[in-house]
Amino acid sequence: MATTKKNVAEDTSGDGYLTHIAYDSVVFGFSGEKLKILLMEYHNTGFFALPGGFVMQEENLNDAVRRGLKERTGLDNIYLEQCYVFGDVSRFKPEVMKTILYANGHNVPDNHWLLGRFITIAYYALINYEHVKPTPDALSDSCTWYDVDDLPALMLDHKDIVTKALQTLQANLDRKLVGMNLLPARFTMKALQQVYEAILGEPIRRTTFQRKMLSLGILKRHGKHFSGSANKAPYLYSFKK
Amino acid sequence: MATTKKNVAEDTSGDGYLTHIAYDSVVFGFSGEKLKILLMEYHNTGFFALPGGFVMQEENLNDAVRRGLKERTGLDNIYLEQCYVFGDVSRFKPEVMKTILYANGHNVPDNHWLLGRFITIAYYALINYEHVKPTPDALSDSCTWYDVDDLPALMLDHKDIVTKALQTLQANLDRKLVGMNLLPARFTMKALQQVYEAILGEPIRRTTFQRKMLSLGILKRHGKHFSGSANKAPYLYSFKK
DNA sequence: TATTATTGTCTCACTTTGAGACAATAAACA
DNA sequence: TGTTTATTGTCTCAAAGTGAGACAATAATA
Repeated sequence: MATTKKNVAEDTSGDGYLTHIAYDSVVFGFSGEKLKILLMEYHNTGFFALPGGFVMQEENLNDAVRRGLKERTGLDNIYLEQCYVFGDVSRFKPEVMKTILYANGHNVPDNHWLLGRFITIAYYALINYEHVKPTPDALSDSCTWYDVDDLPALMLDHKDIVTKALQTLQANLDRKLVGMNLLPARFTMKALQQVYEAILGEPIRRTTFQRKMLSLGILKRHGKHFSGSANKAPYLYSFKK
Repeated sequence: MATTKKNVAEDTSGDGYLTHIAYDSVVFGFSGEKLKILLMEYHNTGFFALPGGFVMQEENLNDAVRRGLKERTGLDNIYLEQCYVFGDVSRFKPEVMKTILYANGHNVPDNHWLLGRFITIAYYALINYEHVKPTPDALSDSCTWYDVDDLPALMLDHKDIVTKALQTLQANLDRKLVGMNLLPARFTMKALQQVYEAILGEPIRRTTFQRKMLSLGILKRHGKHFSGSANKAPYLYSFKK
């Protein structure tokens, strides 16, 4: 069946990728009380960009994004959500891609598929910061964490994509179990609160937050966590399975 | 500047459209206490489908959707939201498009761009039922309203798209002013409640709903509406500008 | 042993919501 | 003209949820 389809309308112009379609992912992690995202820096260009990529002809869109995340973070089974499709003509800037390719020693003809117009499907991912080994790809010098409220200038409309991802995450905060994906298996109530505060960008009342979380009945309480600081030790919690 | 770009990476394989990219729109209307959507029926095939289309090379994605809606409904300035991108390989069924084209007298080669794999960006739109003149396109016999909970079998994964659109609409119900787009300029509190009930698919307590809506301070009260029925006449409301 | 910074829980006022009661009223009917 | 009926607008009362703070418990330090 796959063979039949392969012979129908095969598009050889994209090296096995779907032309005009890209994805970009905003990978959120949490560390040191701050919300962070992964950024790539392309060789010899000074361009910072979100980790993104293209979809292969025989590959599901969501799988393409997971493949890209696997390469950059080493993680499988990442929590992933679509957030928006950026499809304006104004994002068509072939010079940018040309510069990146040229800086990497690739000289492609002007009608190359990578220099065409792309719409990009933006995703956000939530991952456990400590489990990640950020890994640059062939075109990049680095893949590094940046504070979400202290980002360098980003390529193209990637700043808009980050903003949209953060807005979507905020809007989903009360409907999805966000902490589960950003925190280690066991965590203190304070850490959970800090995740919420980092996402919302504003402080939350401690007692109200604690009461609310406990009343949801989704947390399991474990032993205490002795940090060494001179005060009452907090309990550790995990999410109920 | 546009001319410069035009000469770069021009893709002549899609008759001026971006290959691999489609959109489908779930157009919601409200009439007779029911939530309805627009469906097209393709000539000589028995296929029912959502109104969809393709993106031109020099056109914004969102504008392409508005163009399609304008053609099918005659309306400008439609309330529109993205809801999801369907990008699985399993939706690649070139026979379906081939059948539709063949039934319309178009015989295209197997490598034609329309027979390639597409991802589709799903949108939902909210419109005032009474303002619409549903208009079929060149490939369709009809463009007609159907009860959202009494739909015919739909082509491809269009049933999934409708489900996703409805879920998204439900999730947005408390954050966006949905009634404003589905109702006429002036409406009764009962009509507004019926919109909410139709979207949520469950009854709402009348007194609580009325209290809530009034307390939001977004409604302006006008004169009474005398329907001719033997009971107290309700006020008419409009949304404050 | 006293001190200090945090944590877990409780209280109290205030707001929101669920559920129902009830009077007002537009047209139909006797 | 007065009565009936279905619906509408508003009110009440209890239950649940939230904001803001008080306070005792406690892990390490002085």
